[in-house]
Amino acid sequence: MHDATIQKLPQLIGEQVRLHGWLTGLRSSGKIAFLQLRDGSGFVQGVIVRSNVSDEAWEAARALTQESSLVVTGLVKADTRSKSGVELELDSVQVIQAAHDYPITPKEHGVDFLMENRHLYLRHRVPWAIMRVRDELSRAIHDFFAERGFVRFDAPFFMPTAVEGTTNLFEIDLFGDEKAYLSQSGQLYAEAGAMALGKVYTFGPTFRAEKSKTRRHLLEFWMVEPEVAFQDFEGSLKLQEEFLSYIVGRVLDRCAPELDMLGRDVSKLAGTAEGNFPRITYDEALEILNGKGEQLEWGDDLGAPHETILSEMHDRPLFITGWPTKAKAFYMQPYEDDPERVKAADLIAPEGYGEIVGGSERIHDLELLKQRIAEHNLPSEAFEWYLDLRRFGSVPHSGFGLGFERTLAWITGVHHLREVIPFPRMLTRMYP
RNA sequence: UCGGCGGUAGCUCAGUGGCAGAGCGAUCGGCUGUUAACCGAUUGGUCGUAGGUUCGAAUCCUACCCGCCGAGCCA
Repeated sequence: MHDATIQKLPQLIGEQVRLHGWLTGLRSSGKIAFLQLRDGSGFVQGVIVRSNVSDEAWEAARALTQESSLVVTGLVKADTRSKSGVELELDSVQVIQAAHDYPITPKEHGVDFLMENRHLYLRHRVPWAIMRVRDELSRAIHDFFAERGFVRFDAPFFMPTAVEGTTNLFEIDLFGDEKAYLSQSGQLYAEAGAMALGKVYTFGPTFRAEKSKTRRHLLEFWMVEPEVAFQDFEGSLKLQEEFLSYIVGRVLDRCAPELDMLGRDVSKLAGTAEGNFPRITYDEALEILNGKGEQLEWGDDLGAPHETILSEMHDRPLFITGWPTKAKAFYMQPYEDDPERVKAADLIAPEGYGEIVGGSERIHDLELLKQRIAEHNLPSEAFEWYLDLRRFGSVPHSGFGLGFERTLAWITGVHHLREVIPFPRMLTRMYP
């Protein structure tokens, strides 16, 4: 007899094991009962037969309630009727805590109810599978950069000033008189890191006080932001492509059971794992969209429906390059022969998941950067440290930011971002 | 911030001017292979809140609150 986890049961057929876990459901008849068990590592069915066990074990099993915690012992048996190929023939059931009136019953529930009970809903199969994919995706990201000599570089969460205007920043009261803001990007700090360590990436939560109530928005989300010294725009696009195909390939390779549980059509991710992402310019995008009846003028930013139209033309992420300078952020490097356009790209995910990456080459000329800061009416004193990066050994450099939850929602095929983060923070959801 | 939809039992919903309903859940009983099992019984209500119209309001009117979907903005 030894302790086992459900995940390992297929390798323990014929052995007597003990499991620590919870009951997700019970079906019983007069002489046989089926216990749906979970232990965190997976799900398995336990079968208990009246005539084979003690009265105590039988009565304990029949009295079980949903989400009661328990310790069971039994024999691992191969069974073709089981999805995992195994089930457990139980001989003892010991209850640790009997749960009563567990709210999430095995019937349909509404979104708001499940979010109100998020702390419990995480125990169920769909969130369980998503959180495991989230873990693998996160691990793949770290491995990708580690294998390429990047240093993980943590940007601060408190920011002294508003980098791109205060309207979408959360303001923090610092003991009365001073203000700080929650970070909406680690990029500027990553640039300092790149000048110190060459190739760095940040991976952490960011905060946007946008009053967005759509499936593609959270107030708090995680972002991956690599920044590379001496890397030009083209090099950044190559890195993005290699990065996306690596992490998607890893999840396809290692999370097949989870994706299957989620009902994800993995053939739709095969193209991404191959690389070779299509590219169109902003001007080409306008031409396509206006050809389909849209009314876009040069300089307009593209909206979510536009991104969806364009992305549905491809089976893998789509780069849109050559953006108008005036539609983009102050730090982006313009083309030398076309200052009306910047060396920036958005990467649009297929299937309507929207922009998952935004990247650019950064301005490395001190005077041009000063000029842009002034044009955007930004407080120049707050950017002195950032300007120092151009005063002392400035080099061309580039980077990008990947929205972790959008990427994960797309990979898992989940409709709404709130499903892919353990405890989503939204305009209408701060509890639990 | 704007537009659309919604709020009735623990959950999912029906009820659109005349007795507050169903299914599921839960509880009890039955059933030897169940997969959101099945059969029988029991249990269930501040109809989002406040005001108004009416003989009578879950239902009509007004205001507000909350949620869902989308837009804008963004990842």
